[in-house]
Amino acid sequence: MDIRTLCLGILSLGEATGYEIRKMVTDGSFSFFSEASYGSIYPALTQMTADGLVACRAESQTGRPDKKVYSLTADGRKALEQSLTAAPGPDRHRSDFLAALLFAEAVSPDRINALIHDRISEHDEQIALLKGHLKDEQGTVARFVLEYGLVMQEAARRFLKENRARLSPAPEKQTG
Amino acid sequence: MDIRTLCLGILSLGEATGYEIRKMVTDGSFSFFSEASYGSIYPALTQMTADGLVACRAESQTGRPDKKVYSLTADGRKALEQSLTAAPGPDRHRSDFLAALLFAEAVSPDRINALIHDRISEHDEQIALLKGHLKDEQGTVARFVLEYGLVMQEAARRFLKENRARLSPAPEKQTG
DNA sequence: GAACACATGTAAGAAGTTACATGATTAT
DNA sequence: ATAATCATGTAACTTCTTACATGTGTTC
Repeated sequence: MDIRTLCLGILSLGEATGYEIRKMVTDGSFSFFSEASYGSIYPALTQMTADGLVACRAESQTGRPDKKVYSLTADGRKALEQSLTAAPGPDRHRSDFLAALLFAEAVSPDRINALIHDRISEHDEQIALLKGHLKDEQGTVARFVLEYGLVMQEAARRFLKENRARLSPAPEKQTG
Repeated sequence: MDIRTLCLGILSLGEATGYEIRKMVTDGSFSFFSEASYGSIYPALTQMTADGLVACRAESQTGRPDKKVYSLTADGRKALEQSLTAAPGPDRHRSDFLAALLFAEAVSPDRINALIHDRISEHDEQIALLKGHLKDEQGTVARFVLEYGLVMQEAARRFLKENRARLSPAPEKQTG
């Protein structure tokens, strides 16, 4: 998902400033599946304003730069739809964790346990985060996505917990 | 995961040519979580050879460019270990599908069903692929990763199937 | 004989991150 | 007073993809 589509999508849920968009993708519900920096968000918004995909309303503030509140235009909505429906493709699970794990065997057996342990903690945190978000009233689709994320996290967590021993077998002191 | 680490990791499982590495990341088990093009793989291998992280053995062939078989050096193994254990971070599930779904509500209700349908088919394909790979004898960790992927796919699939109706409720013709 | 698999490599371009630049307000 | 939050923006850099360049062997 490129920055433009991401911004359009977020704006489709309501107007926002560049600063707010950034917060959503780094801390908010969006952090689950995306990331973006100021260096990409601001230029994208400027360009899309020029292209007529978003509208910009300036709010004056004392002692701060004008707050630029962006909202989706009809053209922007069309562009978003095109982006989302254009040849979806395989949607790979680009996960550093999976890759690291796959290669960890060749590196150091001790690390595997640590990696898995960290990942389980992360899953726990994300599960808590997602459950927190679910309390807020959200649109049907947003809820759906959060629950989907939750299901995946919980499945991953359970599997990791149940299968840890296979990777880092404890020294066989007490046998069955 | 950057290309260098990816190549080092793959070479940690056994020697390979650039061509073979590319096949692995596009078609093989690695396709589940990564992707890379010739334009990044070949320069990475050349550079890492200069850096002493990999060794290159040339195999002459008739009618074809020399086959360059790369293997990991001790330094390469160290570099790999550092990469994998250096500040793992949150490991976001950068998924276009999740993003698209989250924004789909604002675009067109009809699309949601299509998106989910496609995704379920994709999950089915990947589940079949992973189960196929599991038949081959693999290292413990490789098996673990494949099974982890399988668990996630199956959880996702089940959830999507069971909850589709919530997103695109059929016209209420026959009630109760 | 057309297309695909094998096999390597380069150059141009896209897309994004990091770090910088600015500056007031608020919390520790 | 030191750091964090609010608020926008630019320039340099990194990283990767796309498309090109080359050429044989094999399959349909």
